[in-house]
Amino acid sequence: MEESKLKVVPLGSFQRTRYCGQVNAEDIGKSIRLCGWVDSVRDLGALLFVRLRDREGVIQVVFKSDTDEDLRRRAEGLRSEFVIGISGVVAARTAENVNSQMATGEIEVLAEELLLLNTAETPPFEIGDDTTASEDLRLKYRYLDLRRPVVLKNFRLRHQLSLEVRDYMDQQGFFEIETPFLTKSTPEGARDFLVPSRVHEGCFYALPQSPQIFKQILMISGFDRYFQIVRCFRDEDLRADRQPEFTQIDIEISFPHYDVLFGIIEGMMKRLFRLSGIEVPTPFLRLPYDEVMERFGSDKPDMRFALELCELGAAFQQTSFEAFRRVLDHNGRIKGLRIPGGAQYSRNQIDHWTELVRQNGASGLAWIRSTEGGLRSSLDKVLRPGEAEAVFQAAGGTKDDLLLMVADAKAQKVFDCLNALRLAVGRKEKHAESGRYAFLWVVDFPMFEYHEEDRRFYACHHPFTSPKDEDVAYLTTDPGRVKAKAYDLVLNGTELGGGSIRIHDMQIQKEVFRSLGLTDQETAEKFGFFLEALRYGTPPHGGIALGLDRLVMLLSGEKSIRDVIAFPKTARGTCLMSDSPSAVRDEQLKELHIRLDH
RNA sequence: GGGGUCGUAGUUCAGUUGGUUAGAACGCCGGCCUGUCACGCCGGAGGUCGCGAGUUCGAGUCUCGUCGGCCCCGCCA
Repeated sequence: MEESKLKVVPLGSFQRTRYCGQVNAEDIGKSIRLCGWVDSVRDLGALLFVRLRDREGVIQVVFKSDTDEDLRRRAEGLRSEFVIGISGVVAARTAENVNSQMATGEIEVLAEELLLLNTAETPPFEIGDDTTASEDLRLKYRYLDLRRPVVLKNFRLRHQLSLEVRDYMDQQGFFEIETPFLTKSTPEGARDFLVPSRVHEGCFYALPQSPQIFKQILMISGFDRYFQIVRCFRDEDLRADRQPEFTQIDIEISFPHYDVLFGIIEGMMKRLFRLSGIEVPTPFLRLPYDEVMERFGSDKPDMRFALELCELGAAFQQTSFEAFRRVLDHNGRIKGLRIPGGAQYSRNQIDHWTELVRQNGASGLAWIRSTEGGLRSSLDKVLRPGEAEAVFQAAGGTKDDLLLMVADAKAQKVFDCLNALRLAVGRKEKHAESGRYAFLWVVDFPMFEYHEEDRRFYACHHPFTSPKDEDVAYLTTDPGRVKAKAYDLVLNGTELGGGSIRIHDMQIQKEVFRSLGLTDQETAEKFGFFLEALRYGTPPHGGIALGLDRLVMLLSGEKSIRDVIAFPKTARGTCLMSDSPSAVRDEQLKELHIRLDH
């Protein structure tokens, strides 16, 4: 029976006429040809069903003994993930055989010809939306993982978003310009990935952390409006929303105005979200940095819920409670988080929250709870009569509320703790449900941040960020109080992007470098070409960069950007599929003038 | 660099106080089956318990080290 053996054949002139997922009831009676992967085989004997899968969907193909016994027998040789071509006729299923779970469930294809184009090993995990395989296994066999429709759909969305960005930016008058990947290492900022030069012994290129300087130079060139969907590289430790290489929608405009720039971004978000059927109201809320820190304890607050921090320093001003007394004496802060109706939370729950704030560096978590018999507090033994009532009132506490309090000499620690609590409570009370999108512009960031260890200031954004006009005078006298024309776009507690109006005045740029403690010689070495460019008629300019991976992640409801990057790295920066990074041959190192230290 | 958590069949997991031959489900292989769609029924194969030491008469189980996945802190202009 040579005929009935299933053997791999060349594709030859066979061409599909359709994608599996695009066949529908209108095609009933038509002859079609399909190509795809065997999703599953259900062999009932004289009747055999194959689920055939391609990029666009799945369809059922039927092989019957009483139609073509030889063909049906050959189909018995089919296994999962074999690659096949099918010719057949589209047929309606009888009413009782309709599968309402399937997009193509009303129809099936009666096979007339079967081409085995390739066989496949049994995959290490089942390829389906409900696979139970662990993430490391999926990453090792990423090509199989990407066959799963739920995974694929993220990349379809990502493609559509990129396309929409390009179309929108074109309409807004932007040019997409490519900038170098082999570029110059610059001080400050993240750690650079370095690329050794073969031609120039001992010299290195750096992969760009962002195209920052190049896009500013394009403004000096008069390009007026630039954008790029561009890969960026930062050699820092990874997180669920951080990869060593990631993609930004990078934007720069000349003669910028907040309203113009923000309007461009808001318009873009409107269009991108519309692709997913989501209407985004604009303009987005704008709040200054100082205010969001005081109200939410974070510079990227999740605005889907209204819980806010309250100020308790004044209410504890006269306290005799030693720990709080000390904090106030050292110019520290005492702030609280009032949870309406939170009195019902158990001691056990509060213990969990105490652990949470300890992890964030606080020495403890104090609380006041409203009960039937009056207020109860963790500080009952140490507060003066009436003090708890006064504090609770200062927090706006009413019946059945719970007030959580953190005190520390360092304001940042208080903010960190209460932000962590706020997010934990928000999650617990399901305020942050999916399907809701709350945008926020955080503006007026501080210009500099003091680094205790290095005993110097660092730029909060980057050293080309313009100070606010009214703060220029403090650049050299009191850098800590200078606010910058810098802003972040925050969505649901994730920093989606950030940018600034840049410095176009050489004099101010020099003062900023001086505030950062950089000598003229250092700045000349590192930024010389850029500083020179600034002299040749630099227009006022500014821009922003948005994280495309994070945007796709939020829109697809994924918890990690790994799910929206085709070939992502693990938490330790390796690729489980290609096994990179890896050692290289000695000759390669020699050519690069590199000797290893082992 | 630090903290947490996980690692047992191809996969996901169970495995009691340290004790006989390490189990289940799914998958895989073979057989039967004309309407399946998580097909069903019968049978079968499949294990370096991540790796290495140690304790013990005896280790999947206890100890130490190490490697790897994930989450968090630091870091990320």
